[in-house]
Amino acid sequence: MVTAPLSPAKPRANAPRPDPAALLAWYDRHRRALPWRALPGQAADPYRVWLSEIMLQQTTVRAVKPYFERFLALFPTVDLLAAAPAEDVMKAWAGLGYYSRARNLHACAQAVAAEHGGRFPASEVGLRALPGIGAYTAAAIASIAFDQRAIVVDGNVERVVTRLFTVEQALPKAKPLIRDLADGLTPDARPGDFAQAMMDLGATICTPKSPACGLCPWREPCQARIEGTQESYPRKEKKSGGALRFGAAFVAVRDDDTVLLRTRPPKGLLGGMTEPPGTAWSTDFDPDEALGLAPLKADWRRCIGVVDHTFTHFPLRLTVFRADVPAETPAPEGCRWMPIATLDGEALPTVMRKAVALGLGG
DNA sequence: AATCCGTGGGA
DNA sequence: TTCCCAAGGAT
Repeated sequence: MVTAPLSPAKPRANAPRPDPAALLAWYDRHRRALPWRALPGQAADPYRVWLSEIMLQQTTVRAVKPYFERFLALFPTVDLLAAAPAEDVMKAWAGLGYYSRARNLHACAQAVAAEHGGRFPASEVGLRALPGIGAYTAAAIASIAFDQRAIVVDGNVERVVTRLFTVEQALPKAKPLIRDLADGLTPDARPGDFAQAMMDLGATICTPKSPACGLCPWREPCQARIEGTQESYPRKEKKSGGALRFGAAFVAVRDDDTVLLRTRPPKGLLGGMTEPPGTAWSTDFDPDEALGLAPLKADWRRCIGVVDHTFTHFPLRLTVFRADVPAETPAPEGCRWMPIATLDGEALPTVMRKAVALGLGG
């Protein structure tokens, strides 16, 4: 708990202190039904909570739902996930993004299986030591799955808290202050429900744009609403996007209806994922010089159009070349021929799926 | 501590 | 179109 009164960025002239009980009462009436969420009064399954929390990192509920269901069907328990081949995990994750999460997910499952007897640690410290589990996720699992008081601060909580207290400091510098303010709000009872209530509030009421303040259980104590400045919080430093990079991808199609693919290096961008052979990406790449970099000698034809894709930190434009080659053509070093019919099951990230699609279509 | 790391949807 | 955003973590 907070021992000394914290000084918010602004004095709160008229706002009363937000009451956790009011939020919990709102949650009891309006909580979202989610596949990984236990029904009221029922115990949460740590495996489901963990799996969902990893998937939900920087990812929307809508995007996660089908992946969550698929993972649960494919890997019903943490032990089965631990025993599964890494390749199967990457294939199941393909399209969700942030692929280091999938590698860490697998490593975490193996650690839980081997070092914890297949049960997740119940403490924040124990959870924090596992791969892919940081401060947020450890607090979320400890509170939601094990009913322990923990300070859960995600993007939703940051938005709710900065509005409640009109925190003027910009993210990410404001994180320590936000955490202290969240600490002051977190009750001893029902910590898991409180954490989920904060996130539901942020997701459905206290939204980034056009928040539904009229429906908010904390509309009275919210300083930003009083001042009418809700949408200006949280303050953020704006970051600049990277420069456009160019590259080429080579889609070789063999007469036996297979495509040439390879696996990217385990770390870094799209680490461990599948792709057609291609060039490095750079800001000054010239597509006219790409043919010298093709993976095999063939009659390469440039496909009409390009693949445009935007990563978190830079936009990419891929020129795609296609060649049709005889069925006996051997795969170059580090590459393999894979049936077109089974491409859906490959660990192709979205950008590479686009490239292959353009190559096959053009 | 600042960067890197995906993707799809909405305004 | 362009920008921002979504239950962050690792280095």
